[in-house]
Amino acid sequence: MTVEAESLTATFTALADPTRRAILARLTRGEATVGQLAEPFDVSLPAISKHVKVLQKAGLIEQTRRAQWRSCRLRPEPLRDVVTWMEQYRDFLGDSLDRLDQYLADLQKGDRP
Amino acid sequence: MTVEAESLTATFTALADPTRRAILARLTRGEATVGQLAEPFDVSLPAISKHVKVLQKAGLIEQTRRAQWRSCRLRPEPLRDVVTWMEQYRDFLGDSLDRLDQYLADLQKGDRP
DNA sequence: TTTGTACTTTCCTGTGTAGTTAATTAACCG
DNA sequence: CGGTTAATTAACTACACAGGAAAGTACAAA
Repeated sequence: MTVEAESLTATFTALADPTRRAILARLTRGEATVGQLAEPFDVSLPAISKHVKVLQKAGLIEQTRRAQWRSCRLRPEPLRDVVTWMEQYRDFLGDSLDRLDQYLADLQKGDRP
Repeated sequence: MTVEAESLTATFTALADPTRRAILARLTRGEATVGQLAEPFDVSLPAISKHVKVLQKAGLIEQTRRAQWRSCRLRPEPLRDVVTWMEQYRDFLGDSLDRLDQYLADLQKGDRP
């Protein structure tokens, strides 16, 4: 398997869990510690810690240590890789996806926010 | 979990396997029987049959029976749901993703190819 | 009606993963 | 230092899943 394919596997595996998707959604509202991430869920802290690890391995989040807190932050690359992967279904999903094409072209030009 | 979230879980689970992603990619080049799908892979037919079943449950493919052959065809909805889910990361992935917004708006209007 | 073709299902094995509690590490604070 | 807080690691259970071999199903053709 190619490198990209392996990372896609890790990304989709990470996204396949509802708790992990909820963690990602939470992180769009800003950084959070593992404890803060765990709060809304009815599972133990170790369980969340493991989810965070899976997300980290997939490159979807980045953890920085500040004192005894681990602050988690979203990383965009794997989601962009998913968009890139979806590219091959452009014709299939419809011509409107050409707009996604344009988006990807902009990305390649380094046209970032 | 909501219905959409459950179907997203099934979709991402299906996409998390490289063999299944390869099967989907093959199907962009047209319909194929299970036997034809199995050909490029170094695994048994029952293994492929099970992969097909997972893809089917996720709604990513549709099987129609013709004599003793099962012809498989791609279904677009789950991939569109993934695009919709990615929507929430628009700000995060960059303003260029506004174009994806437009694509989704078109979809809602029933503006299909 | 037997034989062959195209799968699918069943049963089994090994491996991965989600969850738990309890123990451990790491850093800060009095 | 000792205690507290934040999070990870360890050890375990339960279950899902990828794979194979072998048996079963469904249709076609001789």
